[in-house]
Amino acid sequence: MRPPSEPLAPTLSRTAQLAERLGRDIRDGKMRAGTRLPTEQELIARFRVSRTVVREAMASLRAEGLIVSRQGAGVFVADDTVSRPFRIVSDELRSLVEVENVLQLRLAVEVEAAAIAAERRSTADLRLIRGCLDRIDEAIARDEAAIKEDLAFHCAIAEATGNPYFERFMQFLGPVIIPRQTIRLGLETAAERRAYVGLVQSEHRRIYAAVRKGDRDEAQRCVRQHLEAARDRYRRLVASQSPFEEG
Amino acid sequence: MRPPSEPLAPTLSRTAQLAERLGRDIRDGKMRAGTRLPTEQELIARFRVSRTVVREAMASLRAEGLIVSRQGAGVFVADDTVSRPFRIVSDELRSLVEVENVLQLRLAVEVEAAAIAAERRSTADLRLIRGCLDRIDEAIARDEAAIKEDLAFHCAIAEATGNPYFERFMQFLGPVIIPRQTIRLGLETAAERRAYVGLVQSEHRRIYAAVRKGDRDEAQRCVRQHLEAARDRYRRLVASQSPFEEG
DNA sequence: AGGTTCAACTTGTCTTATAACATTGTGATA
DNA sequence: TATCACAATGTTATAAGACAAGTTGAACCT
Repeated sequence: MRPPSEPLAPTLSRTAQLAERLGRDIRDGKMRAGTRLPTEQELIARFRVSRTVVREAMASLRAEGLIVSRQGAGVFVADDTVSRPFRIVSDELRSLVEVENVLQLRLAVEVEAAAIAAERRSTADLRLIRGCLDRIDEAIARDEAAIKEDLAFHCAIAEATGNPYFERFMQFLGPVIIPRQTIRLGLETAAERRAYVGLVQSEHRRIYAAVRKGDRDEAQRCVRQHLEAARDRYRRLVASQSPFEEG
Repeated sequence: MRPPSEPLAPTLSRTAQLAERLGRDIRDGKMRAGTRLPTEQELIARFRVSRTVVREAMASLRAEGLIVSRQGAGVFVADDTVSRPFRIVSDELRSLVEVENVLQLRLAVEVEAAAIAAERRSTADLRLIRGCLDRIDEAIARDEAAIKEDLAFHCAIAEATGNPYFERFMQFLGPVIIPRQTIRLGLETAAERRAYVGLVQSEHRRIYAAVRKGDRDEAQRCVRQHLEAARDRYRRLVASQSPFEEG
């Protein structure tokens, strides 16, 4: 009886370890842009690994844009003016702490987004946000977990800032946090789930009211309270479930 | 040492070609999440390349989070929970509005980061931040613009949160905002630049003091004031310069 | 039927060899 | 002297083969 999800072996491959190590050195700025990395042979000798491992680690770093290699000349630290993408790999989120860290970053962005939205929201924005609330209500009526509708609400707030980067950031974060939300599905009874989502929805309504009122500080307080409550709920649910079932 | 002006070889390596090909297939959704990729031997036969090339291409895709491999079982398309990376292309930032939008997102993250840092900073963190301030002072003494040192200070605050995502976000934002900072160099006289950077530095000191005190709200206020002042300074400088010179 | 063992398969790592390319120094030549 | 051709050397790119470690499923036994 094997769950189709791979348990992701706790031991990192040598390739991954070496890539991690070298990547950190570069990111930390220990090697300036244009600096030549040690040759393959030197890395083989220094880290006691095979050439395969060295080359695959290099391939990883090259894919990340951290290095460029020139046949015959060597491997060089890439020019740091090329903006490296911000990326959150879901493999990183196996521990509760990591999930909370991401949620904390999300809170930072959403708290400010709500404040800006309260200042700048148009009536069209309000209508959109209101529509999201309605769709959550409908999902609740259908006894669903309303996970996507929930995210849509938060994205609508971000959109109301008029700053596309807030919206893009929330949409970027969506796929990262949604899998964690499936924990809602673990709630035993439909009534329980209903109560859970209903509580969340009441918090959403307070946020909406503050944004509509144009009350900057109130909007910030509500979002902070909402996301901290979400964090606490997540903690409790993880604690109550078997650690083996944890997402 | 040679200036790192790589002409970017027109011929892509076989590894790059294969990674490109497979990566596109996955991104286009031709293979659903969880699907098993062909085995190394099959890829070797199909594309007439060596195992080295196949494995390095796989290493690239793994680094991008597109695939996960399990020793003995095979290589699988990663579930789409690995979000598309968040990326800000410098080309987007040609208008003042765009720069301000990015700065606003940065402000959101930094304001919260300062608050968390005020709560959690260790003495080691404080020492690091303090060191950043000193390096800025030294740069000022050398009549430099202290652009990198400035960024390092902000990254140090983010690092003091203990939340690696804040630090990563700031490091991600660094290359995006640094080119805009070169406007500092446009200041006419050294004395002018000195006054500019000195003003910035006094704001940095207030942030540092608040974090050291552990005053959450004060830290937030100082960072917000600092970044809003930075925005205003940027506006004025852009306005005073010829639009053709605008970064 | 249920559990065990084992053989085949797959990825991870190591090793060696060769090709392609870059860099540098040497020396011939004008 | 200055410049170009070219060989020597070092580096990455690619190939090929071997073994280790892990997975899977089917044959086998009780």
